[in-house]
Amino acid sequence: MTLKYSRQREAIKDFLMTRNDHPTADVVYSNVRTEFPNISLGTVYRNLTLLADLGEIARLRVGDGVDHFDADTSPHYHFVCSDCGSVIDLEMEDIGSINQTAAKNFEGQISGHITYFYGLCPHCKEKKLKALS
Amino acid sequence: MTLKYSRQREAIKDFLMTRNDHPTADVVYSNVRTEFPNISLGTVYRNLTLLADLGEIARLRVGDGVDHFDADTSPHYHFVCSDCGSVIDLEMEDIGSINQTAAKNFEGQISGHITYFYGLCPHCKEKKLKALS
DNA sequence: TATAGTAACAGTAACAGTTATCGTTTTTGA
DNA sequence: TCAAAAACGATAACTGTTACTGTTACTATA
Repeated sequence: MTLKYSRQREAIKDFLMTRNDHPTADVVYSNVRTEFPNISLGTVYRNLTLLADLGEIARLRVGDGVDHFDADTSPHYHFVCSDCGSVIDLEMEDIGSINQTAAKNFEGQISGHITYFYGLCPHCKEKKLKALS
Repeated sequence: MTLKYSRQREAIKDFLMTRNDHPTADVVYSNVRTEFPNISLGTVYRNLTLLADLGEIARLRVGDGVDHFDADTSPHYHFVCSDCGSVIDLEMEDIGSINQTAAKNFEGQISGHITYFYGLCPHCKEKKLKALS
């Protein structure tokens, strides 16, 4: 099954690359529709899955029951706001050593980890501070 | 709305306490049915959510699209097998300092993190070794 | 210990996110 | 330019979960 070009797939990836807020399939859908009014939600899901399988984008599962997608496939961590649910990139030093920490008392083989941080995003933190003062 | 005792809820929690493999709602359902043949799946979900809200059990989301439940609410980390999907407790030293690491270049407030490790569980690792030899 | 108020129940419908199906359209290599 | 097949749009189906509704059972008070 050789890959075949599709304008829709290109538009989906192009859209993702303009965003750094990790949109969901639905957000991708409603935005790509401005360029392709007839595009199907199924096409969006199919291509997001395909692009993720190809490693061209990353699929993020942050526990809110909805998949998020990220055009930035470089290894980095995410923050999820407990108030507004927004997903934000974190610039932080490497913590890959936790794999070794976990492997110490484990008979299986650890090949990686998924980590995301939660709390209040800058915006919601500010809002809460104002509400208290 | 004061809490009221229910035999079904007790059975659900009792069942969870006998297991350390983090069953899903469906597994809880089929097992509690041996004691309560008429119990509804809705009752299982309602009570798992209630118990989790009360902090008596923990809800685990490990990215497989299904919620797992754990009667052990003490802080500990989990391992998810990429082959068989089993969820296993890890006994490892504290890595809570990664919260501070993440907070260094972040304007918001970090109150915690979710981490799970993945790879091959002891059983699947063994199986793979045998297949290669 | 009878009773009234209401939490919890069983059964089932509804819901959200996602995946699969199917006939049609696009892409692409010859 | 034409044929094979990948990808499409439309829509049905599926999965895990939540909400609704009339009934049951728990519990505080009399």
